[in-house]
Amino acid sequence: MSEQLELVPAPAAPRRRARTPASDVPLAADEPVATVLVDTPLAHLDRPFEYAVPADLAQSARPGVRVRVRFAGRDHDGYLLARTSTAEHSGRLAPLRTVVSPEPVLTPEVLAAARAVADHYGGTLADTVRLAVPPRHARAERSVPAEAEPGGRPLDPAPADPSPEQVWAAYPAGPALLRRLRAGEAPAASWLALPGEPPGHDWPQAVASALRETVLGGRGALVVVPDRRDVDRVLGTVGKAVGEDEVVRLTADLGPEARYAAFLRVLRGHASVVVGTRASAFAPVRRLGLVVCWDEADDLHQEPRAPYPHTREVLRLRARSEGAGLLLGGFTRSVAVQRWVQEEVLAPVSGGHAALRERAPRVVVAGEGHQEERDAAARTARLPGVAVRALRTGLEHGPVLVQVPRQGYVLGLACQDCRTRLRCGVCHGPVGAGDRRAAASCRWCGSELAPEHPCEECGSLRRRTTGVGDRRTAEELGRAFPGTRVVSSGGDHVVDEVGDAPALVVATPGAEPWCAGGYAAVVLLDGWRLLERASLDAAQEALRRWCGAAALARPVGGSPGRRREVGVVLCGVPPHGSVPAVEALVRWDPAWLAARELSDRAELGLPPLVRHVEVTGPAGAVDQAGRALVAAGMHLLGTLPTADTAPAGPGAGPDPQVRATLSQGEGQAPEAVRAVRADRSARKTQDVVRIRIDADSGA
DNA sequence: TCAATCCGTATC
DNA sequence: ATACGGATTGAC
Repeated sequence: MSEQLELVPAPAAPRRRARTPASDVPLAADEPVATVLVDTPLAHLDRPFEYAVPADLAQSARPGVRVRVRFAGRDHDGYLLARTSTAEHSGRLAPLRTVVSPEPVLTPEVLAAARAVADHYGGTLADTVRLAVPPRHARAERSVPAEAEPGGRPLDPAPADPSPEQVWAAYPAGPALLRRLRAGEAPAASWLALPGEPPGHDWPQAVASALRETVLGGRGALVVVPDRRDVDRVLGTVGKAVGEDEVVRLTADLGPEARYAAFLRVLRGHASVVVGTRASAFAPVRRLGLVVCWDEADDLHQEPRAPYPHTREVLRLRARSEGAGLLLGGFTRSVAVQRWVQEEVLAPVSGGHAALRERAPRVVVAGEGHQEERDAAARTARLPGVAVRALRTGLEHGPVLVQVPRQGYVLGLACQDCRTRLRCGVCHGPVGAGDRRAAASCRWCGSELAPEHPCEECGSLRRRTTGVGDRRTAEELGRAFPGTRVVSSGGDHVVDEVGDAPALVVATPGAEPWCAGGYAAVVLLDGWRLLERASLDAAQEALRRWCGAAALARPVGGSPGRRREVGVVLCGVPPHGSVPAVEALVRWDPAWLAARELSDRAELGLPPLVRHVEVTGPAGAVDQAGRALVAAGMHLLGTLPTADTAPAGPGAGPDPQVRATLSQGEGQAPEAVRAVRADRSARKTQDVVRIRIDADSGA
């Protein structure tokens, strides 16, 4: 090690070195070379570098530990990936400066997953590992007990109540799924959860049952849900199923110390089951046997930091590389998952006919079926009579839920006659208008919609312009139900749960309070507002939100008397025969809508069959990056100004913020993106553009 | 002829 | 990024 081959003639005089030469430090006798992943944001340096291991670090410098190294003249953090006896690098190796902590926080399994995720999104390994390993907290390292003995604790064999078999009995494919999880196999499934949620048979119970079988089979598991409320809801049920001590909660809102402590409990083998939000998808669960993503179509599963991975993708890659089972669940199914189902990557697990008939809520579309409400006026009334009657009747039996879409979506444009959303004539992207007077244009390529552009569905030339402001919901409801207790949930006032006492619960989508006994009626207002969002996913997302609320309705079950009284009323949409999302809700057939969407998109060459890349930032930089991607084989759909978040520093940015959308042409999207990122970081200064693959940029 | 500066490139 | 080497330019 003391001498290296010199490829160029040595300088006449030995150069004096400003810093300590490596040869001064005695090196580790065994495997004196360390491969290190240096934590740098520079994309073109996205590869491991080798360092010499000083003798005094020989023991602590083990794979997976955090280290500090000198890199490009500065100290950097990094992870030790491997120890070897000889170096690939021909030059002199700098020594490791320190081992930050002997804790091997980056396990081989997580490293492999991070690599796969980075490759999939054309991102850097360093960025991805930053998402996977929480920041160190020294006190937490001291407070968590040392490594658990490898033997593991036997799970208490007491029979679960209800048994996993009972919970999954309503799903024809359920028993096989449980058996395979117990047997250590790796089933992969798209699970369409049944609504209705009778106590003991709701989705958290189903998740808990699957986890129990996995743990009984001697393996660990991971559950990723969209938000903190869902974590709380799942945690109790899962704790009962597998033992409180086996479960750990892993969410960002714990704060640095508690979060790192929870991470260490998993890493050191004290807990075998993790329940958390998207950041927990990389948790170092030992002998990973099952990964679950609940409500996989919720965009909270989309990570907002580079390389912007989606939970369902992270879990799919992890399950594959670690041989674990994969369960992607929800009341609805995303188009991405539908594709995997059709490609037989995932097996469909859905309720049987009988269970569906029993548990699917009865959905009424306001404006149908009642003679006096067939006319257009009734359809556009915000609170139609049929909804008022359902609420009034429901309030005699318990709480009722009214879902009101939030304001402020970028509205799209729809056909006046059948209300199908209009698509761009050039690239089939979603069409929208900032306000009623603005010309309608494509959200992707910017093309203005021709005035005579006919509806693809019915050929009509008439368009529905939307954007009517309203804040009258609470007022109207208050007038309609004087003296009733009103609970409002949404925005920064989210209510977690309501009791069984009658109350009028008004909530925005996703903020519906959980109600143990189920709501006696559910009314979905202003359906058009969801349907007409200028997003590729508008129909899917509308159904997801409706189903999320409708699933909270009290099951009407076998009692024929009550069947007529209660259920779900969808308001503000055209008759369901012409709107797929409405039809899917009425029939409770989310797979049908997903399949329909997927085949539409296949025909039009849209995601997920074609990958999209979105570049945002100052116009000049975006233009440059866009051209590089085009040179790499991608197809530029268009570049648009982004109205939002114009920071416009004090005279700093003459360049307006824009967003370019590209689709995958010939080349491979991740490779093109990786190359462009590397190129930009190699010479350009601060990388202000954001490049995302597979983002639904709609709104 | 030497030093100050620019530019390109590697970063272990 | 930033540190370094080699090339370039400018003044003695």
